[in-house]
Amino acid sequence: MVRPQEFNTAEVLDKALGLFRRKGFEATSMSDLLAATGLSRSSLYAAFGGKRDLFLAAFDAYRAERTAELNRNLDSRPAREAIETFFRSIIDSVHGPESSCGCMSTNQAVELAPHDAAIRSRIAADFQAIEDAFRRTIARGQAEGSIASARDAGAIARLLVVAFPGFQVMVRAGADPARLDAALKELLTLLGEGPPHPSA
Amino acid sequence: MVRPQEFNTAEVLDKALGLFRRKGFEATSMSDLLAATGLSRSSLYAAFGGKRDLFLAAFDAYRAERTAELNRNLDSRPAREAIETFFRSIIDSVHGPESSCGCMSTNQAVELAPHDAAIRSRIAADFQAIEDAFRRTIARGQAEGSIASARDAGAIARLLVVAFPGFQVMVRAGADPARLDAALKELLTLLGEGPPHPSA
DNA sequence: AAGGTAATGGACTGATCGGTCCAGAACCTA
DNA sequence: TAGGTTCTGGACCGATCAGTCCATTACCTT
Repeated sequence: MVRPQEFNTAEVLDKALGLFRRKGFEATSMSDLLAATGLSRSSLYAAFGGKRDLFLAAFDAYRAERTAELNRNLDSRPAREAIETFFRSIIDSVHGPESSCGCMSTNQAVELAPHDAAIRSRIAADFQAIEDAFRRTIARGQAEGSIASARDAGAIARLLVVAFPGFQVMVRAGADPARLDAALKELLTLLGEGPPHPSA
Repeated sequence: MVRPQEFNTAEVLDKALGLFRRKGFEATSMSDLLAATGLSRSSLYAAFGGKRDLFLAAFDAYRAERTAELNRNLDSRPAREAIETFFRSIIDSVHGPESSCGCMSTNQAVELAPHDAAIRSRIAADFQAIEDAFRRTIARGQAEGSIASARDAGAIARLLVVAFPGFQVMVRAGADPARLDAALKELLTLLGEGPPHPSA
């Protein structure tokens, strides 16, 4: 190597991700991506390949980060509180930096997954990871007592992982957070009626 | 009028809907629509306006039909069975005519709703109609005894209406029907443990 | 049967799509 | 400081996009 890159790969992927997440794959043009990342056509193509390659790179970076964050958050709190916080943060993302972009995996489950096997298998892995994390957390909660329900942890996890894209879609469509909050409260009923929080 | 149309408006809208539902708005081109409907460029533009107008017309026809079907199905069975059947038919749509296209309202909640107020308000109305139908059905079930839970019908309905796009997204992403079935079974727990079916 | 009106087929437009390519600028090595 | 290598800017490509327009065809009215 003689001349170093003038851009930071991670930053470029993050900028690209922002566009893909907000507008979707089809509605995002290479011109959009060039403008957002600031690099030139040649550099972008040389570094990442075509539009789809860039998309996959950005998506994979996002998936890795979100999966790590998921496990970190679920493991760092009492089980019941962790699950409640996980869903509540989705609802609260309405008030995010700007209008929410939703979850990339959920968005792509709708846009590209039906027509693209590579995307589909990634999304299957994502949902599986979420389900596994839920199951593990529920089992822990049952052991430590923060989750009163005696129902099978795997069965509850399978419902929660379906509820996840449900909340994501509702948020992206602009649903009223208060209503989503009510839905979440009802969902958490399944974990058992025990006093969930110090605040209660 | 001197010369009659050579095409049936409802049929054209149905063909267009099929494309929009399967591929989304952006990924569907006017050429695709012309090929699928069989009519000429002039006819299509003269009859429906531009791509977006055609989309809205097809979408509205779909919404009207699905809303009517929703109410019909929910009202024509014992409440608990009706709700279970409603969700199960989503899961079973995996084995539909060809690979499932998912629910148009859910798909568009992801693709266009965040950027298009006209779409957003339609989708809000759709979800509201679903929630209302659920609430009414749950209340009926509590009165007639097929739903054992004494929890507020509105609260349960608000959860079910969130679960709805969750199932739709999972189906569209190609999730395993058996797993979705397990999730549904867990969800129905909220309606109360009573013997739901003659088959049980 | 003739005339007028509306639907149709298809050529055409400018814009934009994703992608390629090359000349020149920038940088590290020696 | 000179040489070689890589990165960068931007012109350029064919394809396709949504949309327009007009000549022709087909039909109903009288």
